[in-house]
Amino acid sequence: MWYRQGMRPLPEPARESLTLAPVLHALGDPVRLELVRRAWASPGSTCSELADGLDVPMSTLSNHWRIMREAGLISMAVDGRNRRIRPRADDLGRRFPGLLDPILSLAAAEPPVSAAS
Amino acid sequence: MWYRQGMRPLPEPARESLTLAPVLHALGDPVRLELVRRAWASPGSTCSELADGLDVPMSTLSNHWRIMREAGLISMAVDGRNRRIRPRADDLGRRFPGLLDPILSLAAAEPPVSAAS
DNA sequence: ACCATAGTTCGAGAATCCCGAAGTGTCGAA
DNA sequence: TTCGACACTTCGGGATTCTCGAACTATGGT
Repeated sequence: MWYRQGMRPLPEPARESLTLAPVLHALGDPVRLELVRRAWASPGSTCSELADGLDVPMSTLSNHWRIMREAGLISMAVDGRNRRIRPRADDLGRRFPGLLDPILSLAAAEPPVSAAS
Repeated sequence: MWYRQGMRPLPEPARESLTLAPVLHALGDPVRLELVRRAWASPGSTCSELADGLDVPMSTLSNHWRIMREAGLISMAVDGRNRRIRPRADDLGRRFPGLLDPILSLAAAEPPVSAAS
């Protein structure tokens, strides 16, 4: 099983209730696109691990995570004082087959949104 | 050639300057997603032909067309009193190979955004 | 108990979106 | 050649959303 003992999952929409437009909206921001890319590359990371090097304040990031969670892109679970981010790869692959792979590989090929100096 | 005699194309970004996030942002709205779907299904249609049955005011539609044009999804050309919409399928296919086909087929499978009664 | 960590929530200003009203350019008829 | 209709675009103001600093919450470590 995925969640460690004591990890409290945050509420998220069910797979069958996901719709396409919110998913694309969530991906249609450079910061979120990069965060999603990293979340897929490093599943189970914490918020701050995934946001490392991005020059974006934490309160803004918190809103980005919410948008991605409400769109159904990611799961979040409270783990101690961290939140662990898990890509909802399985749900998305079933609900929207073929959607994410090209987006993620194209995102990986683009210049990253920004890095700390 | 595509443009009829006397058709004045509107300015649009060059293929190589297109980036992923604005494209996904343009697709991340239910009305625009439906318009893009129709534009691909019926290339060369006018604005009002593509928007037929959508309960959205024309000034709002005009903004949607601008967002899609600036993202690089569509070309527009003045043809008499109409604007003809052409999907930039070739440019997008070269710049973002594999991106649009799954999105468009998934959009076609979803319940449409709305229809006039 | 106390403090540090990891994030969330709140609130206000900025940016964006929505849509009615007015404007622009073109066509067809008189 | 003027007039009106048509197919949009632009303008402007209200509504929504986004951004981010400040304050708050919850947990872990000492």
